[in-house]
Amino acid sequence: MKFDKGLMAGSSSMLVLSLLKKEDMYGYQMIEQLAKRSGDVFEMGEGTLYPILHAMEKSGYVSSYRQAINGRERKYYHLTERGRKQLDAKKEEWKQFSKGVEGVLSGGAYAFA
Amino acid sequence: MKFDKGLMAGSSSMLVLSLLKKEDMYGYQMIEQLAKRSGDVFEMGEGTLYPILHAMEKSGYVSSYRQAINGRERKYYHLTERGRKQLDAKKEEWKQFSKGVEGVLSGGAYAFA
DNA sequence: ACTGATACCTGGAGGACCGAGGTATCGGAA
DNA sequence: TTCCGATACCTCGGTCCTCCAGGTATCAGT
Repeated sequence: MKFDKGLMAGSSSMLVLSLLKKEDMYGYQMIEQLAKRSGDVFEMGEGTLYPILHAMEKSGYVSSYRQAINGRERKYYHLTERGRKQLDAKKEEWKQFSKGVEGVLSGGAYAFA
Repeated sequence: MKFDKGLMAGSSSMLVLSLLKKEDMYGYQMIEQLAKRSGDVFEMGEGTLYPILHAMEKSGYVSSYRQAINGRERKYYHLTERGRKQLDAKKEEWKQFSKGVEGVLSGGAYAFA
């Protein structure tokens, strides 16, 4: 399944942070996991992911460390406390946003509690 | 409420099409309606809306006609058959996408039927 | 020795939004 | 009367994000 790339915008970083909540991961692995956990709906390109990771590290949402496995070096990313808070904020934002979309799609009949 | 503008991307045109489903509207009115129907969640700027409308007209999703009310001229937009189909497609895309996001956020536990 | 998978990275093109600015009319207030 | 805010349309430029294509290197299997 392929999406209007626009939909991805604004959600990618949240999705990446979400992946790191349970365990440290390296880039290549994240792409696989994103596809798997979304039911093969998300196919994030490397050219999208790596810049995001670098930006998030600069912002202090994740930290990284290198680890060699069988001579193949992987760069693992770890969710920081600051990143966890950012994830919570993004999730809340997403909830509000998708609620708003439902509201408009349903013709405004949606009741906001 | 203000959002990471990225979230809006990819959904704006769907939201606009959705507004026109029930009745013809003019630009200024759409901005008001979007805010109202979303529970004051969406505040679309004019600089965002007008280019979208022009592009959608060029694509044949909407048609327009001018009508003067009290000397103030309004440009009304009407959803075409082609636009209605596009709306249905976009809605389906949105459903799949938000499902995917939920799947990732919940750690992959989401069951895809 | 070669190829494909793993694993990282960057650069440039293209697309989408937003803020700021511009034009014009109307109604109400000073 | 004059001015200002609301209504109503539009465009331009900056910024941000995604994607494609390309580059590097190691490892496993043929």
